[in-house]
Parts: sequence; C-alpha cells; structure tokens
Amino acid sequence: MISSIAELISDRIGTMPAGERRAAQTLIANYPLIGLKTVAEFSAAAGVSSPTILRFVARLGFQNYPEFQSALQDELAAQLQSPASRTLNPSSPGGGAVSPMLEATLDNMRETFRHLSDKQLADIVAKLADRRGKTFLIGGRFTDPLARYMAAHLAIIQPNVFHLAGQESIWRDRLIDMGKRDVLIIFDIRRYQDSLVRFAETAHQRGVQIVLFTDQWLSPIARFARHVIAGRTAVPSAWDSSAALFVVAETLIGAVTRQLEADGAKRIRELESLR
Amino acid sequence: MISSIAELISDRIGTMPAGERRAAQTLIANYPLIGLKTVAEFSAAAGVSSPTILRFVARLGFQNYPEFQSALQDELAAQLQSPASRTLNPSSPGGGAVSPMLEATLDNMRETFRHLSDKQLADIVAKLADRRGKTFLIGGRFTDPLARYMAAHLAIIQPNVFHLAGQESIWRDRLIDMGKRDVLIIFDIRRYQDSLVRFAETAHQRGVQIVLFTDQWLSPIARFARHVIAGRTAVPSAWDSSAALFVVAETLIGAVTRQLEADGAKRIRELESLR
DNA sequence: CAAAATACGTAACATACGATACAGCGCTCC
DNA sequence: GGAGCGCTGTATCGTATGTTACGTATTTTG
Repeated sequence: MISSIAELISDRIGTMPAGERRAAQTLIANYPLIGLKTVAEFSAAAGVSSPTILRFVARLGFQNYPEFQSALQDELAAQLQSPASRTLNPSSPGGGAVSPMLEATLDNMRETFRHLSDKQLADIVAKLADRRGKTFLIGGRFTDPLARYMAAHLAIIQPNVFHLAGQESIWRDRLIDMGKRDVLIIFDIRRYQDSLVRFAETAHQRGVQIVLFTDQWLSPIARFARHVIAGRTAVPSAWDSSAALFVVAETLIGAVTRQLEADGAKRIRELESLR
Repeated sequence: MISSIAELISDRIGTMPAGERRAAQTLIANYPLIGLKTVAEFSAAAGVSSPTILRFVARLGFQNYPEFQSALQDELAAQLQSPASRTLNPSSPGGGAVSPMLEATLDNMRETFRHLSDKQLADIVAKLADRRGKTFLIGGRFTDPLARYMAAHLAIIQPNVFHLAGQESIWRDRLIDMGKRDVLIIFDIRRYQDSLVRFAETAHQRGVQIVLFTDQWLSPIARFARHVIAGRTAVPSAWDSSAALFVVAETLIGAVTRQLEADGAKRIRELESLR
C-alpha cells in the first residue's frame, strides 16, 4: 500500500523518462519543500522545463499542480501533528534489513565516541597540527581507502603528508624517511594484516609516533602505538563496518583544520587566497 | 531575539486590530500550513477578508504575501532538516567541538536514510547483484576513497569489478569497455568535478547505467544517472562530510552480498571454502 | 453626542502562475 | 538505414492569485 507521495515516486520512478526522473530525484533529495514552491522554481532546481514538471505530477496521478501541492501539504500536516513518526520511508520489516544496518551503525558511532575522551582526541590533534615532522598514512585491505581519505584532506592543509600505497616493498623503503618527529597513522581492523604489523614495528623502532585506528579487539599494532582509536565495527552484515572509524577520521580532520586556523598558519591563509 | 515567525506573531499580536488578530490566531492554530495556502483559503479559514490577511502579513514586516510564504518555507526547511543542532557556533577551537560534529553526522545519516526508500535501494541492489555486465567505480577528489572502499568489497563477491584510478585520460580510455549491460558507480559531491561530469556524460551516451552518490544539491551528473543517492554532508567543520554516503555504501555492500548468497552464487560458496 | 479616525470588506485590476499546443530531436524497432 | 514513436523544450494562452482603491461600518475622542 502506498501512503506517502515519496513512496509513490520511488514506486514509479523506474517507469519515468529521464527528464521526469530528474524531477523526481530533486524532489526526493529536498523533500518535500521543492514541491511547495512554484513550478518555475521546481523546474529550475531540477534543471528541466516547466512542462516536464507538470507531466511529472500528472504521471503521479494528480489532476493539476495545485492538487499535488495540497497533497504534499496534507502529508506535512500529518507529520507535524505527530513529531514522533517522522519516518518518511516505512522500512519493510521483512527483506529490507536497511534500518537495522543503520541503527547498528549509529550505535557503533555513539559507542565509539563514548570510549573516546576529548583529551585523547585533543592530544592527537595537537600532535598532527604541531608539525615539524612528516605525516604518513597507511591502511589495510579494506581500510586503506580511509587512509587515503584522511590523507587527501590533511595534505591540503599542511605539507609533508604522504599516503603509502602500492606493494609492501614500496612502503618499506619509505621507512628510511621516517624518524622521531614523524607520525604514522595506521588503519588496521580484523583480520589484522601481518605486513602492517611488521611495518608498524619497524617504524616504532625508528621512533615514529604511531596513531592507530583499529576495532574494539585491538590490532597487535596497539602494542607499538602512541595513540589508539578503537572503533566499533559490528553490524548485521557479512562485513565489518568501518563507518565509526571514518567518522573519527573526519572529526580529526576537522579539528586539525580548526587548530591550524586558530594558529594562524600561513598555509591556511595562502590557501584561502588561492580559492 | 526573534527567530521564528510564530514568535514574531505572538510578540505583536497585542497591537493588532480584531480582524488581523483572528488571522494571527488561526495561523498559530494551524502553524504553519495555513500560511502556505492561498490568501483566499487563509482568509476563509480565519473568517476574514483577503485584504485583512494581506494587512496582517504587512504588519509582520513582509513586503508581500509570497515573501511571507517563502519565510515560512525556509523555517520549515530548517525544522525538517534536523530537529537538533543546526545552529552551532563553529568557533570553539581545538578538540573541544567533538560532540557537535558527531551529532551532526548522526543527523545526516538519519536524514539521508529518511530520504532513501527501501525500494530504491532494492533496485540498486538488484542491478548490482544480477550482473551479466561489469561494474566500474570512480570518485572525485575527496570521494574516490569511497569508490575504492566499495570496489574492494564488491570485487571479492563478484567478478568484473573495476575501480577507475589515476588520471582522467586513463579512465577515459576504459570507456571502450563499457556498454549497456554495465554499471558505473560515481561519487561526486561539491564542488562537482567537470572531469567526472564529462566522463559520466560519455558513459551515459554509451548506454551505461549510472548510480550516483552525491550531496543533497545533486551533482549535474544526476541528469545522466539511473539511480541517485543524495546524502547529507553538512557538518560543523571546514569540510563537508562523506560519512552518510559511506554508510549508504556499506549498506549496499552488505545487501548485495546477502542477495548473492540468497541466489546461491557459486562464487560465494567457493569463497567460503577458500577461507 | 457628534465628529474624526481607524478598521474592514467589496470590487476592480494587474501580474505571475499553471496549463497547453506545437515543433524539434533522439531513440527504438522494423 | 528508414519510419515511427515518444520525450522534451519553446512559446502562447487563460486564469487564478495577490494587490490596491474606495466606500461603509465601527470605534474612539473631545
């Protein structure tokens, strides 16, 4: 049974031509407010012409645009009445299994941050922001993208940020460049990779400060790490989730950026003038 | 300080003549929906004439009725976005501002999934799982790691999964391999990259089905996309957050895996025996 | 109690909005 | 490769909508 217009749209979006589908997508993306504006505004936002919008609402079964808007308003009214049931898409309890995934992920994040003290984060931020040395990042089979993501941001706001990619032999050679003043950020969750452990150990022996992102069972690298961030990874899926670690990474990126801004780093000012 | 129109009304309702006060009361009683309807409807509901409604909105300080309606819509938009913290001061330096970051991220995820129907996800999963064609993944400057992350997982549970890396010229050449049966997963958030848009357009012309991960303002690629996933990206940071998209990606990975298991794919059984 | 001022509604007006006809284009299917 | 169909945008039209002018009613004040 179809109760909301959003449902109606996702039900029929498959049968729509390209232009109308574009209209549908923009409406869903900014639901339902775009639909309450004029046809001209709606069409501009969707990048199509006015008639396409009208054909779109006609395909949904409405006689005209005002009737469509009234329906949206009625829906809004019902939603505003009971703020509790603000669910736009009633998750099907059977095969969907979407909502449990989301719930578990949200729980993981809350739990991860609950075990993460502000002081701990502040220490890491200070270490990353106050840089006279270099920053290296590396990750495991599934977590290396997180290392890349973090590197892509850090490399912009400060110099000497390197993501270690490729084969083991390649990054082992980079060990030569690493010393006491440098920081190595490692992502390693189950199943922990021997190559990373070996690499971390050697780096540690050279005096490199290691920041480890791992799961709650702690990679063996924790033994060598100066700072350990333990994220929750359990979700109802065949795979572990790195989402919590991802959010911690984003938090750190933001905090380091803010710190550098507060320090009035020349680089930041130069960056802004470049934009 | 007066932030909402409702406040503004209750602030000035004392100074209003009888008719306008009736208008104010009916608006408060059905806030804010009556105000989004036409002047005629509003006046009928309030039991006054149209000019009275117009004088009422004029007294609130609005130039005309549409301006008043826009203000109501903006207010609604802010309210619908996230019930919680949208008004945070991004000025607290150092590591202190962790919790707002987390809260915003959690809001983003809830909001992203709220705008994502099960059907939409199911369609994408079906498309990715029922594969006679190839799957290509690519991302923008900051989102390419998400493409990598997804590719790393998908490549295990099915053949013919390719992450497009390196320079533009390199992946442009791969277009030769792409056809109607193939799927291209693109990650593109602001600021949208021209190179990706061009690439998507060409792929689209070749009949490739595009699945787009973007932000709520929709990359221009949405024009060519078969499926669009619009994630919320706003956080109290100098950077946009890709965390919501990351979680959607993980959800899809999990769902595709489950689907293939349900289909009894030979590859999955072989994989399990390999472990 | 009278006169003035304010408030309100009726009716005419202009504009902006939604609706429609039509032509160009690309796509699919013979 | 050609014919047909379907989709989309441009331009035009009618109308519903917001707006304003004006006259009447109501309240206020001396």
